[in-house]
Amino acid sequence: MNTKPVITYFSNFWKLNQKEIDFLVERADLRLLKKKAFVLEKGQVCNHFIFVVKGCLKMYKVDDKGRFHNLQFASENNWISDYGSFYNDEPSELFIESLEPTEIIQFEKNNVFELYDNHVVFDRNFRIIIENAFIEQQKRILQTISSTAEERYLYFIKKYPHLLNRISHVQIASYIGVTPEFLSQVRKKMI
Amino acid sequence: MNTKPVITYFSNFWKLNQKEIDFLVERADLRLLKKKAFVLEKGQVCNHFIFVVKGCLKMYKVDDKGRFHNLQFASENNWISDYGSFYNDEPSELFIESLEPTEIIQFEKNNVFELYDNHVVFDRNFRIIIENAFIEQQKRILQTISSTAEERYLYFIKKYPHLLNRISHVQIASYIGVTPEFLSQVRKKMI
DNA sequence: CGTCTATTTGAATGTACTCAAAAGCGGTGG
DNA sequence: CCACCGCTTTTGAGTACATTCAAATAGACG
Repeated sequence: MNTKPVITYFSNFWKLNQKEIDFLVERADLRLLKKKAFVLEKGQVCNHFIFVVKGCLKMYKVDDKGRFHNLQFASENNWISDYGSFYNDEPSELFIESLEPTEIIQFEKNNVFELYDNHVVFDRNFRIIIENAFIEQQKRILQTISSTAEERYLYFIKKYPHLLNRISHVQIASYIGVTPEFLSQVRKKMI
Repeated sequence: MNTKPVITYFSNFWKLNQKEIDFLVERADLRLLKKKAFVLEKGQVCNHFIFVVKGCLKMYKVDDKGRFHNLQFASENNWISDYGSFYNDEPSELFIESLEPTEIIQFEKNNVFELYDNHVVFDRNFRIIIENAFIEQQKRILQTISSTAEERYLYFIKKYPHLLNRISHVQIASYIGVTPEFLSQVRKKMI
């Protein structure tokens, strides 16, 4: 594969020596997705860590009433994966799907464990990645249990300004936990 | 300090050699808390990782209207900390307070970093701890944005059966994101 | 231009909150 | 042992927030 982009992307975030870079690049799979392509579907075990180079993915659940609930968006330089399914080898409840044509770097499960086992730096870097994701998630929980739809929408705008004009209000509504109709009302009242 | 309990607790969960155990024990502070004692208060920087040996802590936010929102309970063998405040040296928005007389093991921030830097095993173990916490949190978010109060209460019962008779419904209501009055209604209808 | 999707609007309904008050329960001191 | 206090839990009425369903309007794209 063309290793250039991988090296470039990762050396912006992680300090790696040449040996570590080589080890990483050998295990990285570059993949191009069309719009509305699935990276993970309900029932499959999530066998990859995914890094978004360009584009945008969403991870969501479909509940028993057929409603969609967005759990996470991942755009440029974000990681996404169903960690529960990945680590416990359980069928996922979730879908991961592209909202745009998207370019990702995938790491297959065995390769992830090889990274951990061969170079300490990966244990550390993935620890830090997940710590940051955890911190963000915690803020979201607090928000969800303590704020109104309007406040959650305002927070979304503040946190994801780069997504605002790229994704539909249907997607945003599904992320903040309201219906599109109600988000429309909220937006009307805000102006 | 009396190192016995620390060693016992940790070797149940982590595989450590003698050198690592010694290193850990030297950096562990055992602390006894009365009921309603604070481990962290809003405005302070969270400078510790906390492991609960016995008892129960809650972490919560007080919003601008004076309402309480429980983010996490930590009982026997659980870790708790405001990771955002810890890693970014920011004043915390949160309180951590004991719900019972509680016995904890604290790791001061510098010591945590020493653990990471001197023994690979700690980078890995804390990675795994936070990964599991992340997975749990993710389930909670999904739940919060897709379920009714009744479903959230049932899930709480299922997930924390050991806490049910130890903490008040006020605390549970604050965790699942409803008022105590409404939780009472829900429980009435359930029977 | 037509089709598909996204967004808005409105009315009726349901879910959860607020406020006030009553009832239950456990511990403590006399 | 009982009376009282503080806290938790319940009850009810009125209100606010958010959903459902149906339909109209607007935009995007081949």
